[in-house]
Amino acid sequence: MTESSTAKRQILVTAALPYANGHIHIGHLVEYIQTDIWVRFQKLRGHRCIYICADDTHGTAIMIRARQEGRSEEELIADMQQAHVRDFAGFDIQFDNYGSTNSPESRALCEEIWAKIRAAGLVKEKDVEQLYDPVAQTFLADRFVKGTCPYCGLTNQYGDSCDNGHTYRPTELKDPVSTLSGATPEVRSAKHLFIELEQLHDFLEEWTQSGDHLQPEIANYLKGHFLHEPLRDWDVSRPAPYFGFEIPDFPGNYWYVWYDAPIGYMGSTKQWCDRHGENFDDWWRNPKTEIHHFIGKDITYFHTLFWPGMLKVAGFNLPTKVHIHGFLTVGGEKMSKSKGTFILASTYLKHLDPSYLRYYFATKLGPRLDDLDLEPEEFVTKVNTDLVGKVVNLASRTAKFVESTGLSASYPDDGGLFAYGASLGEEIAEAYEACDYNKAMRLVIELADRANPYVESKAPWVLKKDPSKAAELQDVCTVALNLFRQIAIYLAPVLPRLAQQTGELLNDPIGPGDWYKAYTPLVGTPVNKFQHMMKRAEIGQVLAMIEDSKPADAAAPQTTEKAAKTMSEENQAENTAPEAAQAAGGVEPSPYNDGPEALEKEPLVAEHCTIDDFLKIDMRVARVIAAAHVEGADKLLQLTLSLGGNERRNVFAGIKSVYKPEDLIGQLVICCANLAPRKMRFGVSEGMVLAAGAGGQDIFILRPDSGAKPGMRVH
RNA sequence: GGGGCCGUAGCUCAACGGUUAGAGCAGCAGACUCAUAAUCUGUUGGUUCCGGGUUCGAAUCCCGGCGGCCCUACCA
Repeated sequence: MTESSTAKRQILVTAALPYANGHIHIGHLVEYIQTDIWVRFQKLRGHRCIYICADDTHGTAIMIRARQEGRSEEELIADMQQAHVRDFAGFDIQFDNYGSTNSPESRALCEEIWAKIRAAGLVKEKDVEQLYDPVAQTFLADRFVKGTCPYCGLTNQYGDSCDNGHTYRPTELKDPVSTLSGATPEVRSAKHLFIELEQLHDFLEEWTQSGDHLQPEIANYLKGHFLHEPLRDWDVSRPAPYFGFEIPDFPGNYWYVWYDAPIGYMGSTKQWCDRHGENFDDWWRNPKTEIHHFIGKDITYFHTLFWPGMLKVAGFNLPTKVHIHGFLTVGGEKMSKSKGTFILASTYLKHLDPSYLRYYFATKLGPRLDDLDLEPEEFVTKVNTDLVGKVVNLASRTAKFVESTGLSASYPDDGGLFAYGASLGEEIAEAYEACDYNKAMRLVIELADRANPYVESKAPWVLKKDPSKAAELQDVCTVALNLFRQIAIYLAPVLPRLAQQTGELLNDPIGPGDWYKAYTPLVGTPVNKFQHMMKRAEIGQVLAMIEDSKPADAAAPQTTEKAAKTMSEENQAENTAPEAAQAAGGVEPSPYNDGPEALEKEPLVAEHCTIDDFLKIDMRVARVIAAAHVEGADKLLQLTLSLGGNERRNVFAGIKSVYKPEDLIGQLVICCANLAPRKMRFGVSEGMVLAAGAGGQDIFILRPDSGAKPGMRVH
């Protein structure tokens, strides 16, 4: 066993805390598997490394759910934690401690850090207006209020946005009703505590932009989105009732869930330390300890600004690195409950081997934060070809020939195959270290691609028939099994079960620190009877899993796909104009002396479109039945178009520079009625009013000749 | 509109600025029968999105287009 030349590192690793309000699904698993692989890799290399996680238990959502289920929050989160732990274990995700943010350890740390933040003068008090339910006696989060959208009048809408995509504050909602009690909420003002993050601006600028703490695109993102201007104050308190920790020096108020969630990393570490007789400060206040957070891109903000800020002020270690990954898509699309691609961890386990998913994710994960796609066909092919066909096959085709003899006493000449595999070890290790699992998997599979031809060329099944070649047979199998073992060690972070089985087969376990066993062949040990290590995956199992994930009431209300956003409304109008002009225009010499200026401004460059293309655009006569200025917008008018009957379209048009609302009301226009709805700053625009001109003062709305009726199609 | 990432074989992806751009899968033609219809050999397939530039040399660096994805938004 050669020892690593690099010094032993001490590494604390966390994955984001799953919320105690829902079950683990395969999207979550990207992160926990990615992190688990990294931790197992570090352990295999002989470093001291602990994997810390916990349930995120606080907040209004938990409180409400507990009330609805008629039990205490503590019962609810205990049950959910049990389910989470079971799901993770099913995927061989091995935490060193799995705690809860609702623990005494967490509370103590929240208080300790809070005192430091107070002492640093970062806390200030401000009034905040919120809706309050006088019956349920609680402030209402956006999702617990329903009412009428102040923009489009749609009823029965949530407090933050309506189904038409208008966004607003809950206090703007008309006829608001609490979903908890049915009472009419009142607007109440309450004092909240804020952390003045701006005081830490220089520190955060320095920390995010230097060193290797963040992926470069994240550092750029933070600079462009937040650090270019003063950082906003962060509201960290919530008035009672709230499920969380009461703020000691602000009675009746609780820390907001995102204040105590990351502290949960520490609380969970503390539990681990107490169980193992370790010193907490050795992990969180020791500059020699590395701290690595693995998170999804959705919570970047909290982990790269608030959290380092809190740690800095409180005098703890700063994160060595925040590793941020993208989201999971299935078959190229967002996970969807109605399509059965919103797959729970527990559902997966009913149908498929967790090793498949661990390996498949590994082949898809790189160091960047691209989304990764689960493609069922590819999933099955990869698992079967790589793992069963190439890797496991090495053992299954040779092990039984040496069951009686064991491995040769000295390692035979293999033409340099094992040495080559050993020489790749550090490169594979670097790929793991950099979270470039995709590359690591490629390198490992290449080894299997070299090993199988070796077996083929030596044909042990032929040697077996000739008793005089028994020694050669043993040598060939010794080589094959050593090449297999080398691969199994390299794959151990991804496939711990395979490593375990390999250890049992060859009577030499693969455990922490054993990476370097891949550099020295194993000889002279007995070989146990070969047992199947991994079954082939069947596409039918995957399809059954997807079917099983569809909602039981599968009349399948099609989830509305988000419209692909491309260009702004204004720009779309510009870009479509030449097409419209071309469709309508002739080429005959004109007696009207029209100049070429318009064409020069917008040349005829659009490609030909087919009649089918043209027919895709459903243009209709429409009547403007309402028109209004949009508050805060200086180019847009909001129009309500009637296509006759009850058919309406809400359209934002960039025509304010030329038209006044009162000029338009009652007028007929032409609109594109099947333009994909597009979410804008002020709401969803559901169509487009056709107009000529390049914009600015050059805007001329198209109007049908008299006699046209709303709803008529334009051909 | 602004910002970011990306564009290489039918698909998934490789390729420190340096041979003739490579693998796997799929396809085609064979071989083998130890192994879970596994494996092996051979083979088809490329204007590296387009156009310029820098360089002895560009898939790679720079500029400009086009296309895709993501973020953000009449606030960068």
